[in-house]
Amino acid sequence: MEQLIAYVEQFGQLTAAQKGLVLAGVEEQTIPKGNYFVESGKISASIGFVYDGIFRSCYYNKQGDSFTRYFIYEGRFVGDINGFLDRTPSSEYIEAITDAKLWVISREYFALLESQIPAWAQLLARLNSSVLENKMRAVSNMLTQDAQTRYLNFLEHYPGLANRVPQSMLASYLGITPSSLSRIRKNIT
Amino acid sequence: MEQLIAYVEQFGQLTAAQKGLVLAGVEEQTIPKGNYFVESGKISASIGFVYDGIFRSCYYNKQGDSFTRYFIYEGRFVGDINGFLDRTPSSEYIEAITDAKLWVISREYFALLESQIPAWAQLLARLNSSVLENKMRAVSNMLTQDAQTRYLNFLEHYPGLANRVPQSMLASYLGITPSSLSRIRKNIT
DNA sequence: CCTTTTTCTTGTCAAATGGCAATACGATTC
DNA sequence: GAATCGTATTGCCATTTGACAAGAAAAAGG
Repeated sequence: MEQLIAYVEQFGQLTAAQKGLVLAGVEEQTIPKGNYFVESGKISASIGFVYDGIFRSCYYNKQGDSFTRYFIYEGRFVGDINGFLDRTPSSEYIEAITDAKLWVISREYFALLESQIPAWAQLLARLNSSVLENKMRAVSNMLTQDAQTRYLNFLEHYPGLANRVPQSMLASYLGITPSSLSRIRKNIT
Repeated sequence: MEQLIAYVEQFGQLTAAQKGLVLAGVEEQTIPKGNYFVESGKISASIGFVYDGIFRSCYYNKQGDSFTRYFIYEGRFVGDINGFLDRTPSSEYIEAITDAKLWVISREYFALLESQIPAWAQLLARLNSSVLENKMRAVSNMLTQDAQTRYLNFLEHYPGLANRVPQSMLASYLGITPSSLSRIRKNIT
């Protein structure tokens, strides 16, 4: 679980006691492939830190087609942080696309951390906005690139991930059709 | 300045005294068209609330071409909130694309607000992450739409804005060339 | 091991978009 | 009002990408 602490500490220092407090509230959870950790319309009761497996954040159109907004892999937080904190329903789905294992923290324990660790709320705000800003920049950059460039950047930015996610999901993340992705892959080999 | 207060109060209630305190720290600033409110590499000393004019957040590639990430218009905050709070340099530019008028609050006064208004930091965190999430969702949706759909959605979502920004900037926001935008406009008239 | 199902690849064609250059339009300046 | 400058439009053609359908490969299930 040092990964979790190391990740959190990118956004603010914690004392040894505080780290212990955080870890004391962590519980393990397993999610089978195809299940959701967050569902649109529901209020999240916990957020998780992925230590094995891959998730994706996605949405559906009226025809039921799904589109991937981003992937969440080992060493990252997964969940609807804002809805989790404010008890508001999520507007998106987060789906396990492999069997996955998480360390989760409940909302109740989060409240405890907030009361015991003065800098906790600020740390979390920083973490959250850093993550959101990076996602936003990544997608925004993609908009001005052609499909092959987007794919190459994905390979570079997330080494190994392309081989662990279904190509249809990667395609919808890149904003192209599975056929196009297949042709691009063929091309650059 | 009631707009500013009304906007802020979407993310948390303030007492009359607290509103007064916020307003007491506001100063007016004018930025001529073509100038920057935020520059990449520099640390912002203030954030602003636009009450007249339009800004855009943009970045440049090695060839010097500029790309628009989003527009900021009347009734919205403008600035590099995270860099502003943490004294870290911005990674993007924010340019006035018309003559613009702002109400700005300095970092020093922000610190005062934080100390005087217990919920200020939380309110700000909510505001920030709501804004970021919306931007992120907007761009992410665009990635799976064709150019015309993106333009129509823009018209619907930001009525009137299309006529107030140069088409080259709107085109780069939409991820298309100015020629394509011109053809789309011709088509749907 | 074979069947079934899902995912991925490939072919063909049409549609969308970009690149480039010429022209038209509009605003400014003199 | 003429000249100038920046911006927007348009034409032409090449390229990219999508749609659809068929086939191949891989995974899942008995």
